[in-house]
Amino acid sequence: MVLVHQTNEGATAGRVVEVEMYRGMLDKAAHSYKGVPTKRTEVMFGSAGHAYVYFIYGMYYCFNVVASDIGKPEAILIRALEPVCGLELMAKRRGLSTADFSKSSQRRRLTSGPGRLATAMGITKEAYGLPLDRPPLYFVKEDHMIDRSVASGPRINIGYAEEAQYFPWRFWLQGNPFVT
DNA sequence: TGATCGATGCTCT
DNA sequence: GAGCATCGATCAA
Repeated sequence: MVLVHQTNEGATAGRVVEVEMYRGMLDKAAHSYKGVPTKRTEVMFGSAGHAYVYFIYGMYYCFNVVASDIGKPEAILIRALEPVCGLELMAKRRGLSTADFSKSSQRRRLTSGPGRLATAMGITKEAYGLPLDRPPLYFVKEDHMIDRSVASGPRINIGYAEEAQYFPWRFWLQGNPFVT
């Protein structure tokens, strides 16, 4: 899927290439593990297809998609995008120069990483709870179905989660250069 | 290329 | 008051 965000600064879009799943009460790494909604996590207890956005490390937002039934607080963290549209606006938001975007090593710095992609796409707490099937923030299918190989492995930076830290619940498009 | 560390403020206990 | 689903600067090699 391609994530699109329309703002008064302009539009940006990126193809999802890496995600992690957080499985609520089954998963010690999930913010919703305890099964009790808080002001931060309440949207995860609602219906699928809405945005769960949280602020982390005092500086960054992370963008998730609520992914299960009402009362089942599961979500998908989007960890990396491949930039599709609005690269100049992404660079501006990220404080990067567009001078050297012929190199993929420079383009990677736009949207490879959950904090980076939220900044590049202009996603903040204002997007909390938005439905993701309509503007301004929404997913669309790719124009062409492309045969892709999906790899999986442990999630990143959840060492506190005991046995759950080893669950292979991170997924990425094998070989895609925008994966973290 | 990889390891280490500081920034920075919200969230929950 | 402690910890955090991160990132970028810096240093060593």
